[in-house]
Amino acid sequence: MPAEPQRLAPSAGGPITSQLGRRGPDYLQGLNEEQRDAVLTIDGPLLVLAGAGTGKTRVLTTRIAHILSTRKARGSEILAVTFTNKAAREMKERIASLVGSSVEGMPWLGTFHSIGARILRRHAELVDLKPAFTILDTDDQIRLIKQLLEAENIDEKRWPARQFAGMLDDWKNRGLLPRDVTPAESGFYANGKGAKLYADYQARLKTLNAADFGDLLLECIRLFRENPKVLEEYHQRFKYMLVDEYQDSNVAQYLWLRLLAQGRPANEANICVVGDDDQSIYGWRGAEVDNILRFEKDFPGAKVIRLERNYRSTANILAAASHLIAHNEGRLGKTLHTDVAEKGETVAVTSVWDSEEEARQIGEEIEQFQRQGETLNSMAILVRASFQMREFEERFITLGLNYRVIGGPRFYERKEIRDALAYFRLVAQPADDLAFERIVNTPKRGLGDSTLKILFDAARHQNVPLLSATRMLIETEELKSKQRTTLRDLVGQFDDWSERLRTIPHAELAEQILDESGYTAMWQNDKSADSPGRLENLKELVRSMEEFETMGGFLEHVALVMDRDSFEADDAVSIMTLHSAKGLEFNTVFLPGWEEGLFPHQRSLDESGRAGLEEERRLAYVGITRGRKRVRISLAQNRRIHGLWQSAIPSRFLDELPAEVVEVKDTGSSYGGYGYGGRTANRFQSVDPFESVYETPGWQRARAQQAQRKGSGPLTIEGELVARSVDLGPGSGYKVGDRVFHNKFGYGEIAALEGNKLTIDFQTGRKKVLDSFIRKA
DNA sequence: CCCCAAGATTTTTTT
DNA sequence: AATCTTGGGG
Repeated sequence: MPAEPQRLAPSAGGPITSQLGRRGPDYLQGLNEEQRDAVLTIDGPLLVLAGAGTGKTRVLTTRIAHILSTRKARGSEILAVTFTNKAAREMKERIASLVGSSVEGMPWLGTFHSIGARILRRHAELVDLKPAFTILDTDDQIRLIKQLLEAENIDEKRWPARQFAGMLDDWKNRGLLPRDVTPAESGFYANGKGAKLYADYQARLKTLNAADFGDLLLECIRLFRENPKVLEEYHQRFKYMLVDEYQDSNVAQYLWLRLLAQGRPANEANICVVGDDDQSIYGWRGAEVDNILRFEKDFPGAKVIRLERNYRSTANILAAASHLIAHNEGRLGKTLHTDVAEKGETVAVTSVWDSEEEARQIGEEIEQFQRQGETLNSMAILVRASFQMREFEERFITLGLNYRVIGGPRFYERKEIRDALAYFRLVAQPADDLAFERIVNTPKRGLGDSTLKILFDAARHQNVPLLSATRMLIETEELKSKQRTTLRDLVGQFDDWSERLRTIPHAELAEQILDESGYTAMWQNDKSADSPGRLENLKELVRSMEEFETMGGFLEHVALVMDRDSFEADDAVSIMTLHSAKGLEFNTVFLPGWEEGLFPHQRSLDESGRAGLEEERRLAYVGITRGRKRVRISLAQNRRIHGLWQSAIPSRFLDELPAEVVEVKDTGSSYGGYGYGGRTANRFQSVDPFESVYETPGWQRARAQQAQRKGSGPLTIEGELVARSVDLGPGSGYKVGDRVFHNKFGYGEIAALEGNKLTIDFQTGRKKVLDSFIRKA
C-alpha cells in the first residue's frame, strides 16, 4: 500500500535485534499504536480486525519480519496462509524488502491450496495417491463427472454435470467426505444417487492419481485425522501461524487450521488471523464469516485488535463506504476514520443511456485525468461481472488507450494451452486418462468414437489407465489396422518423450512434443483468424516453462495459479472484477453498472436472499474503498442481456450513499436521470427484490432444488457446531406448515422457507413472498 | 469418420 | 450476440 504516509525504512540488513532498545527496530517505525501492538503480540492467539486500507498487509508482513528478526522462529517454521496467489506473492515481496533477504526461507507461505498440495505430495501414499498426482481443474472435473453419469445411465440433460460439480464443491468446502453426506442432501440428485456418485468420483480420482481443488484441503484433513504422527510432525514444525483474509475461510479451511493449531492448548496457540467481516465476499464459495466471529471461542483469551485508522482514502470516500455498509445488519461493526482534514472530491454518480455510452464516458474521463498528469496505472475500472469488460476493451482499443485485463479469460484455460498441457501431463503422469482423451485425436488422427470405445472398454475391464490399455491393444487384432498403426506410433512417441524428459530440459522437450505430435502443424494449417494468436500463445507457454525447474513444478504452478503474472511494465488502465480487486488500491476507481439485477446481482438475491444482498453490499464497499482520491460510479438505463435490450433500474445501493458526499451527473442523452435524492426517492421499495429475470424451466427447477438443500439448520460437523449463518435480526419466526395471512393473497400455509423469503401455498397457488408481507394467521 | 449447418443455451464472483 | 451442441449428409 504505497499510499500510506509513513514509509518503511528498508532494513539495513544488520542485526536488527541490537536496536531493540529505546525506539525499537527500524521496521516498527511509522506504525500506529494498534498496528505496533499487532506486530509485537507474537505469542498466543490474536485476532486482528482490520478495516479496508488500515495497513493489514503491512501488519502481517512486519509481524513476520519481527518473528524472524527476534529469532523466535526460522522462516521454515512459520505457516502463513493467504487466500489468493496475488496476496501470497505480495507478501513474499514485502517480507523480502523488510528482511532484506530472499523469501526462499519461507516455504510455507502460500495459498491454502498450494500449501495443501505441498503437504499432500509429501504424504501422498497415505491418502492413496502417488506424489506426482495431477491437480484437476473445473473443466477436467466436469468431464469426469459426465463419464460417471453416463456409466450410471443418468440423463445428463436432467441432472447436469455442472450441478453435481457444484454440489461436490459445496460438500468439500464443508469438509464432508462421501460417508458424511446425508441422504437429505444428496438424495434429490439423480433419484438418490448423489452420495454414491460422490464415492465413485473419489474412487475414480484415485485411479487417475488425481486430486481436485477441494481435495487439496479435504484430503489433507483426512491425512491429519488418520495419521496423528504426521499431524504431530507439523505441530512441531509450525511455531507460528498467520492467516490472511480470515473472513473468507470456509469450513474445510477452518478445520484444517484448527487441526494444525492443536499442537498447543487453545489459549496458547500462536495463531494470528487477520480479517474484515465487511469484506467477506466469498460466501458463494462456502466462506463462513462466522469463522471470524467465533475465533474468540475457539481460542479462549485471544487478544483482539481493531485497526480502524484508514490511510488510503479521502474522508468523502470513507463516508460513502461507511454509510453504505452500515445498511448491513450482520456485522461486527467498525468505524473507519482518517486523520486527514481535507475531504477530497465528492463521489460522482453518473447516469448514462446504455453500456456503450458508459464506456465512452469513462474513456473520456480517463483521458482527461491522464492529461492532468495521472498515470493510467493509477486508474481502474471495477465491474461486477466479467461480461461487462468487453465493452470497455472495445472502446479502449478504438481510443488507443492502454488497458490491462486482470483475471479475465485465463491464459491456461485457452483451448490450445489446455491441449498442450494435456500432452505434458500425460508424459509426466501416464495414468492421466483425462489428458489422454483430450489429445488422442487432437490433431485429428482418424481415431473416432468407435475406436475410443474399444480403448475405454479394455481399460475399464482390466482396470488400467487408457495409455496402458492402448499399449496392450495394439498387440492384438481388435483394432483395425489403420487405427492400430496410428496408436502404435502415438504410444511410441509418448515412450520417447518420457525417456527424453530425463535427459533434456523440459521446456525444450515441450517444444519437441508440440512439433512431433503435429499439434503445432495443426494450427499452422488452420487458416482461421485466431490461429496465429494461438501459435503465439503456445510459444509463450514454452517460454514460461523455462522459469521452472522441472516439468512437475511447472504443471503444479499451472494447476494452482491458473494465470500468468501480469506484466506491469506498461502504463495501463486496469479492468477487473470487484472480486479480484480486493486488496488493491487506485487513485481513481470507476464503478460502472450499478443497476438492479447486475449489482446487486439477481442471482445472489435469488440464491441467498438477504444474506446475498448483504454480500453484494460488501462487494460495493470493497469497490468504493479501493479508491484513494476519487470514486466514480455509473449506471446505464439500458443494458443488453443475452442479446436483448432491457431497461435497467438504478441500484438500490445508490440510495444508500450519503447525499452530502455524492454528486449526481447526468449525460445529455438520458431521459430524466434516475432521480437521486428526492425526486423519486426510494422508488425501489416497490421492486420485488426476488423477482428473477431467469424464468426458464431449468432455472426454476434449480431454484427449487436449492431451496430444498439449504435452510437445513446450522452447520455442524461431527455433532459440533462449526458455524452458523449470521443471525439477521430476530429471524422470521415462521416454520414450514404455519398458517399465515397476506393482505393480497389471503390465507395460506408455508411450504418452505429460506431466511426471510417464504414459499407459501395460497388458495390461488404457490407464491414466494418476504416475511414482512405476512403475519401469523 | 469428418464436416457443416441449424438449434439450443447462456452460472457472477475463484482456488 | 456469441458460443456450444446436435444431427444429418458426405
